[in-house]
Amino acid sequence: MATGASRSMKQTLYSQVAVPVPVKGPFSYEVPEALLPFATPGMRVRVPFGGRRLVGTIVAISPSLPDGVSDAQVRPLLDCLDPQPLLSATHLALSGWMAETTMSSWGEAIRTSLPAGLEMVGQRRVVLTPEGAAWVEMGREEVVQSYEPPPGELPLGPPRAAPSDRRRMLERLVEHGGKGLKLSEIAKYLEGTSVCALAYSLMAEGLVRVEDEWSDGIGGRWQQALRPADGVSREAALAATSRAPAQRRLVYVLWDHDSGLARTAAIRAADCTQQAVRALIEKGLVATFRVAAEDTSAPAWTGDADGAGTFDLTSAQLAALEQIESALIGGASRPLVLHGVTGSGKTEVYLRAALGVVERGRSAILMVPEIGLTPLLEHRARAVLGDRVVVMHSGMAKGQRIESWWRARRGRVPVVIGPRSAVFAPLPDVHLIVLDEEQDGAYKQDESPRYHGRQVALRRAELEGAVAVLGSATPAVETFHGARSGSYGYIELPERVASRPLPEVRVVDMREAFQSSGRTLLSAELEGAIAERLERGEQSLLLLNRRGFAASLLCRVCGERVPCPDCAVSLTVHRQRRSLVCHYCDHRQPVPIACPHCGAEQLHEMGHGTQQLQQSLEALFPAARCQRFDADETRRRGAHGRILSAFSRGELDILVGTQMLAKGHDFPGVTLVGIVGADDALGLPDFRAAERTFQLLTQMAGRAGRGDLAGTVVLQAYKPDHYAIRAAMAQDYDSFYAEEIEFRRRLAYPPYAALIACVCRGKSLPALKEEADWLAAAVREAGGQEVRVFGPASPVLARLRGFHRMQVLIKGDSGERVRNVLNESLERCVAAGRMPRDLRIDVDPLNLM
DNA sequence: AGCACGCCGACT
DNA sequence: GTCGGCGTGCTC
Repeated sequence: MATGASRSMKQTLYSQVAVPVPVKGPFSYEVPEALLPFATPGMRVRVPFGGRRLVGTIVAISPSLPDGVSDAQVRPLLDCLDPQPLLSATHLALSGWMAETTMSSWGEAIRTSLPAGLEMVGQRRVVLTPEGAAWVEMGREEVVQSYEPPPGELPLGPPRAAPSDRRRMLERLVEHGGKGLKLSEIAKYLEGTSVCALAYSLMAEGLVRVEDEWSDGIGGRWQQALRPADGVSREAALAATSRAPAQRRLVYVLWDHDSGLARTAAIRAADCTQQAVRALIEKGLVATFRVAAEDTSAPAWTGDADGAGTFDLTSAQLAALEQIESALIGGASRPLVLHGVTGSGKTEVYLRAALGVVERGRSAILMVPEIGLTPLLEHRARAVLGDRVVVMHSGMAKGQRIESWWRARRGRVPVVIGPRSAVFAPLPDVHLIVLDEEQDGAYKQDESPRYHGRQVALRRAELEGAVAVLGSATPAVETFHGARSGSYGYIELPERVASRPLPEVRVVDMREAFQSSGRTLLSAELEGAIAERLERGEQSLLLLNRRGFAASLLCRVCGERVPCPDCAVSLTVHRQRRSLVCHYCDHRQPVPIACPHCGAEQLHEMGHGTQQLQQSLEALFPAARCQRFDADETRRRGAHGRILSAFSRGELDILVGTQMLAKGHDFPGVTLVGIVGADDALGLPDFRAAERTFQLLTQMAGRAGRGDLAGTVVLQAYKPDHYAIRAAMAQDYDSFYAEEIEFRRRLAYPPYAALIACVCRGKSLPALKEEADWLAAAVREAGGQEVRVFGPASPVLARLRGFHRMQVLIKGDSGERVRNVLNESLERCVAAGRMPRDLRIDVDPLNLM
């Protein structure tokens, strides 16, 4: 049949299809005649791919095949999955851009931009319309496509005599009566045909109805509904049920909701059983129809949310809102940086801006770094926007996530809240995209495609003419650089609302603390400060960014630390479990008595973790209620929220935690924040170490004194003179930025350079080294003077989960240039048969470990 | 990523 | 004699 089509006079069309595999695409497929009306960019299609069938997306249609693809290679599309393209032109452009800039395949980019489970198409139900039934009864058959052979060629033979697929589908439906058939059931009878496209063709002719997420149902979930039968009055119905009280109750309910009510809802409202419903249907008083089961997750908004939406804005907030508004209305689509200290009321500004957007009939996306922060924002957003908000993230149940997606896609709700994936929300007319805490590393996905939510948000805003707002108390260095250079607009909220003072910050020099008293964990100053809070009944928050009891187990005879067998790191001592734990692969083993390296029995615990800090505090302050808050303590479901709310309610005096503490959540009763190892991260071999330290310290400092009480912050550091510490102490972003940007410029790091990190993995170290050598050589050859290549070198994690790793770092002055060089290098590797087997490419890496 | 094809060890 | 281990190559 494919040959018949290709030999006909008709022009064959080809589609370029992006498939969700990590191989360079897209792939070309012939468009069979039956799918011609459907084959347009953005359409989801089922395609044969090697030995399997995949759902891909048409990204282009062309009358000829691209270079290098021959007719013999191409196979036809199998089916089209939707009545219209699922992906908008913007969505296609955005995912294509993302694939290009992250060096992943377009199909993978599309896959990550859609919620999982969207391809469950078999649940859609096809129902015959009266027109369709009549069509079958009259035995009408469509005109067989008349075939005209090209001049000089013989006809291929008579047209197929078999009844056409459309007739078979319709007849099948007639046999099955009113409630129709699921596409998956139809597919069993019409094997090898494009059942989905066929159903939609019949729908276009008015012969069937398809109950799907396009027409109304959410994720294919429909339910039966009841309404008064035509021409039956309430009085007549009551008269006919005079001796059946349950049925009468149902009559009252249904005639009160005469536009229809879901069967389950009607039964609940009338407090009756299925029997009563069945009886009314049998008596012909009640008719049934099907409605979409939807909006089950939309909670009716009740109550307030800390006054969100009701505050009078401060003059700074008003000015900020005004600037955002004028960008929105003026159509100037330059991104805006909203720089506001912790507690300056940024959220209120975003929400008012979103409200304006919604009132003008357009949509907005509000992004937070982590799923865990969505409830807080949702709560406040609902106070301002009511039920015009939907949350979308991967932690939700599958059905709910799909439902939210379709609600957004169908324009039923104009505001989406979520983590980085929310940037792909299928809202029709996005006019505002807000990233809260834009500096947060969680916006970057750490698996392929390694995209940064901020970059995608900026690109989407550009494509849609929307305004991107990047909000932060400590903007990323790249972001602030953009503001300084004028690429972004800049808005500042310099003061805390309600004129709460910024906390007082003191730095303790741990070198002196050790010299004077031998203390390495808690300085006398910090201990004294905690004691004061306990006396006054106030709360303390202590940060130590390392979980476990001790960082490592050191042998005092041979000097080795007990290592992880699978990773190139030392194991952490966990006293609770009486074990050594790897924080990278979760390997566990009992604490040894003797050194596994030399056998000596002089193992010593080095470095402090949260468990040890908690133990020390309990020894010092036996009466204090002290709780730990780290990945170990919050592993159990709900523990996270339980601990935080107990602390908020004042049931705890001291909370000891890792950087998990720094995110979100206000603690009004906290008047002391202690940061035990404020400069721990400065030792990491990473160009962002100072930036991360400054951000963490500033965020933690912001946790002090948010209520009516003034706050104090105590930083313990061995390098108190480092600019990140000094700037955090002075709470002076500008001075930090001035130092940091100079460092980046001098050493040619972002934003003055673009980086790509290539990590090769392998079981055998010599083979891996050879692969990495070839890659680095290819990059050097392809790059010439344009880029600098570092490595191959062992990254900090030279071995991880049993795999050796080698890193090649490429640096150049523009992202595009570095990507081009790497692409060319990879082609050279392939040509030489030296393509690394297990290669991960990280464009703009956030860390180089 | 899958999946198929292909070439070498421990088993019904 | 086979079942199956995962190395290698390919997917329009």
